[in-house]
Amino acid sequence: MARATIADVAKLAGVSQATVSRALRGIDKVTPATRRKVLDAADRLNFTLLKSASALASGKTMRIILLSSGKLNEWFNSNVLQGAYEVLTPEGYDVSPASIIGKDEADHYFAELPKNRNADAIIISSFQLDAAMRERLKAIDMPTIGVNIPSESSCDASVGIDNFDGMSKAVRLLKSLGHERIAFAIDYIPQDMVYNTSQRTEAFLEAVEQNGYGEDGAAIVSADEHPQSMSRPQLAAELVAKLLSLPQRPTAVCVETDQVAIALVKELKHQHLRVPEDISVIGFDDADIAEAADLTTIRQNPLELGRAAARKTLQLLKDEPVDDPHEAQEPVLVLRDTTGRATRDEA
Amino acid sequence: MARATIADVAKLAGVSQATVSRALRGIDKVTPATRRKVLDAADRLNFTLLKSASALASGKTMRIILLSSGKLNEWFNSNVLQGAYEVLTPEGYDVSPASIIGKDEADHYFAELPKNRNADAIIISSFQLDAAMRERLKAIDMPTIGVNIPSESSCDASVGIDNFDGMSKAVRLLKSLGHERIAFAIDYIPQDMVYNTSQRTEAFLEAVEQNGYGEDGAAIVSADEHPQSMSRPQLAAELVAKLLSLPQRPTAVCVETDQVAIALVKELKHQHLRVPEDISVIGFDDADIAEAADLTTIRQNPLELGRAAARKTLQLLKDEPVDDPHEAQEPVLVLRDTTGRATRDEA
DNA sequence: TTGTAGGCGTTATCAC
DNA sequence: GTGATAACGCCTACAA
Repeated sequence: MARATIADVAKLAGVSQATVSRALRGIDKVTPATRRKVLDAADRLNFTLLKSASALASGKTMRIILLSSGKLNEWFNSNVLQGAYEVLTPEGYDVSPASIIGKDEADHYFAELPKNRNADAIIISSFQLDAAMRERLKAIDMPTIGVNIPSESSCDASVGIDNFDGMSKAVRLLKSLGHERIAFAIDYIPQDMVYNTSQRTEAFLEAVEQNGYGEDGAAIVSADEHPQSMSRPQLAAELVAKLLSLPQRPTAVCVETDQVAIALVKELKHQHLRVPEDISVIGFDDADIAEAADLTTIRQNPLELGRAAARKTLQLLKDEPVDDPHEAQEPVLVLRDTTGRATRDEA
Repeated sequence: MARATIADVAKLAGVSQATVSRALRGIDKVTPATRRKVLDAADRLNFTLLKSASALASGKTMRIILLSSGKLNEWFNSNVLQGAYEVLTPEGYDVSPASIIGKDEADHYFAELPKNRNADAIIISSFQLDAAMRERLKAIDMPTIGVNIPSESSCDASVGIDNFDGMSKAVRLLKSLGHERIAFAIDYIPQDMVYNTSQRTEAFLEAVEQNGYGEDGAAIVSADEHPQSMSRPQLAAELVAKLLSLPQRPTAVCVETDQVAIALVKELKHQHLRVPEDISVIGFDDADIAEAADLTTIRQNPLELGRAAARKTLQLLKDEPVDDPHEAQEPVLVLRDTTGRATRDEA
């Protein structure tokens, strides 16, 4: 049989469509008695509201777009998604994940954005927004919530990790352990699409200065320009080569992400350098793999970021005041097995 | 200004709504010239079709539900999502992820299912379907595609990994390496919700028999019933205790998943057993952490599973014949550092 | 508290 | 190839 409509329910319950609609959504004034009748009828007919029809009539899609830079199976993105899902779903919202890779796709997506009226809000995650994008974002009238994006002002609310605090903690740890020559290792950043890793270089520089490391106490080592396809081990090999050919070999290195850090550790061992005896390594993120590899790292919590972003989304949607509209998450240092005291005999 | 509608575009282009609709969707017969006019007008008005209106009128939601057992940030689930997203998005479909944890949520969801007409198809991943669920699944008239589910027949199409083949490869490896006493380690399975891990026990038993391991050549070690909250290290400790208190200590152990395998390795080392010199360990999945931890494992490819499921979904949606409706993925053995030759002096 | 009726923006079925 | 026009299923004033 064909799908039941609200009219069928109304007839069976002996009330009007309007009443059915109200009863089903649990709003408005409806007598408990009539509500029961309606609910029974709906149940008997196996009826649910058709989202598209509700959306059309009410103007609310009950959908929220989660736009991530990078693939949905990346550690960060999948955690943000789960976090957002957890808080949005109980409120009746669907979350519609979208993934954008590279500047071209981003430009395209943002150019189309203003036309779009197919969601009630949009959460954008890990984007380095340029002027054009920011303008598009302003042009749409749906609430925009940022996750780890630099230009907070282009959003109605945002959450993010404090990279500066994180890097600062890493550098202070190394200082405490007696490391006098440290470095920061980072992959080549093609188009500056991703926010975090580029900001972390800055953060390292700042931390290094604040902790009294001089010109030759701190170095930045980054990969040369290369196609996206470069394998992690290859990248690590290049970074290690640069690290070891520095005028003075550092006794500790901070790495942009856990992924790269782990590859680096492997390459270092391959070069017969002991970690952490000969050289300490600190990652960034505390992704699952960091624990598996016993990597000392700076933890950020994307799951919580997703939840927080979703909470703000809800507040925006309800026109409630957003508490702490631009919130920064404090990263925490996780000590594992890749860091140790600096060894003096190397000096 | 308010959002433009198809009527505005029609007026500006000097044609009828119907023509606009056809032109915009690139179907039907529309003169290139009029198409241009329409496209220009749409562009000038910043117009896009409203999904909910299209959906209501056409009966197609252009949405596909991806129902996963477990959280969206789990390795398997996020990869299936990415895979499905990759093939569905270019075809104009949204993927709407949903997560179900535990039997209660599953029962509830499936009970509501038949009412639902808010998607064009549903992909269900990693569910152990009981009779009631299967019935519900049949009751809905949208295409149902399974990913790693045992009762393929309840779906219109399915993809999955061949656990038996995978386990068989693991066991054969151990046999080649000269291991005469092997074991399979597995967590307690509360409600048999998740398909893979339960089937893997079976698969181990079968493989062990086929490879001539006798009664005391192979053992199953599983955790006692416990609350969901048990930590991985705790679990590993329990499993290792049972492993080491077997009548004869095995020289190799297959573990249900990489996660558990890695915890196990750590606990073994903690007990001053060398891996793989004293005992070999094989995981299952080849999740990211397996590489980070240098774990030998059986690889399955959920990304490809997601893609394949999505492709079948598309075929079902187009009423095309589905090629290989119930497809099994062949797992491959990945050799890393946690397996080695059996040492005779232990015997 | 409940009912009536108009409208939400598209698509689809006809004619032309 | 193009244009009217009737659905599509629900929400929301407004009236009762």
